Order: sequence, then C-alpha cells, then structure tokens
Amino acid sequence: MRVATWNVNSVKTRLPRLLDWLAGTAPDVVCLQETKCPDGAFPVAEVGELGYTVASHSDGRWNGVAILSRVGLSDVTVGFPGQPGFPEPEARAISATCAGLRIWSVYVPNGRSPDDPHYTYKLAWFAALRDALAVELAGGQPATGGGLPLAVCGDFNVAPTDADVWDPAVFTYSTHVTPAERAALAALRDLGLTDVVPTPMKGPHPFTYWDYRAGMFHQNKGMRIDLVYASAPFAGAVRAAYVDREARKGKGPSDHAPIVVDVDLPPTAAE
DNA sequence: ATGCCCTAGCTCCTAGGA
Repeated sequence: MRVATWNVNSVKTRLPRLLDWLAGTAPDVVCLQETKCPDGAFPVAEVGELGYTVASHSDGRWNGVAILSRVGLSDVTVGFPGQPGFPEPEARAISATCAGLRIWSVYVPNGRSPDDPHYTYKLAWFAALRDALAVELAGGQPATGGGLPLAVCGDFNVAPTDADVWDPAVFTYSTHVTPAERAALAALRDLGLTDVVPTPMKGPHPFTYWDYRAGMFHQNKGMRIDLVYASAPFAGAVRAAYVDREARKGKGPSDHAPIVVDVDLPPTAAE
C-alpha cells in the first residue's frame, strides 16, 4: 500500500504534472492540499481515468483539500468537530477510510506572523485537531473509522526542529518555528502519533517546501513542513518513506514536493 | 543541472502564501 501527500498549489494549474506523477508513482491513496478548486470543478474525470475516486472539500479561491484513492473511499468526513474558523470554518481538513486505513488530509493555517490573529487561529486549529484525533484514536467514532490504523498527512505549516529549516536564524521572528507551534505538534505526538520522517533523496534534510523566489530550490534552502503523523499500527508497518524532490523540478512545479510512504498495511488478504 | 515568485479572481491589481 502506497500513501502520498502533496500540497499542489492549485490542482487545476498542476493537473498535467499531477496526472504524470500519479501514473509514474502509482500511489494507492493521495492526500492533496491547496487544491484552490471548487468541488464542482475538481478534475474527477481526469484522475478517474487513472483509477482514482475523489473526495474533495474546497472554499473556492483559497485552501482546499482532497483525498484520491484507488483502493476504496468511504466514510468521508469534511472538517472535524470543534474546528475553528477565521472567522468562518475553512476547507482545511478531510478524512476517509481507504482499504481499512483512516486517512486525513490537512492544510493547517499559515499563521502569517506571531503577532497576527491568524497565528492565534493556527494554534486554536491545532488544539481542536488534537481533540478530534483523540476521539478517533480512542475508537470513539467507529462509524467514521475510529480505531483503524490512521495517518494524518498534509501541510502542517510547522518545521518540527531547527534542522527542518535551511537557516534557523532567518526564522527567528517568524511563524513555523515558534515554541507554541512546535508544542502543538508535540501534543499530536502525545496522542501516540509518530512523525514518519521521509528520506531526503538528496542532501541531509528531508525538506518538502522551497520558496519559488531567489533560486531557493536550486540552493536547497527549504523547510520540512509537510508531515505524515501516523498511529502506532500504521507507523509500525511503514516500510519506506521519501520526499519526491523530482516533482519540484522543471517548469511549472508546486512549491512543495510530495511525500511517498510505503506501508505493509492492510494485509494482502484484505485487498 | 533543478536555474532565480506564483495563484485565482470581484483579473490588468490584490490578497495570500511561509
């Protein structure tokens, strides 16, 4: 079973690259973020030709998350209980059951700057996510996948450690590295979730994002802000994980690279 | 080489990204 996550920065603009990547990488389940595409305009026919079913959740111009699956897609849940808004709830979370796994695709609020109301929103969003995941991990909502091996995949907009940014000094007064944001990640790990750290493929750091500006990708000045947080049964079955930095190359890429995770779940008998 | 910002829309500027 191959699970992937990718902030595509517009599914419509990225569609040719997405289709090529799906055909070449052959993931069973794909979490997408920043689809920036109204649900009715999602290219379901195009990805359908490659065997994928789609669950999407969008605001239109901003945000937007989706899950593509070729191994079944059921019990789709949009957002989560207690999800805060800015001021209205935004399209930043969707979850579904795929071949016996509970998969979440999340796009955590950016925060903008530590003194911005958006930063307070970001921390509140994390706290509500933690509470919702606690319920699901406890098996409290079996009708929507409670108790199944689970992975929360997506753009968390936090670099877990200083090694996850190309130059910590540059981010001294910035979001993505503050103690409060890192504590929010730690609170997720305290639920029993494991940070599935991917292989970088090049260089020592498994960065997943590089700014479009100033040749940052070419200098490998990136950040690791796209994460896979897996429950114990899921994490224990992970065979390999890597950052597909090839997808960040060439003309017209997203500013994020996909993460690909191979997991020995579910048992082949269940497929 | 991977090569020096991008996206969507109330579109010819603006807001948001991180």
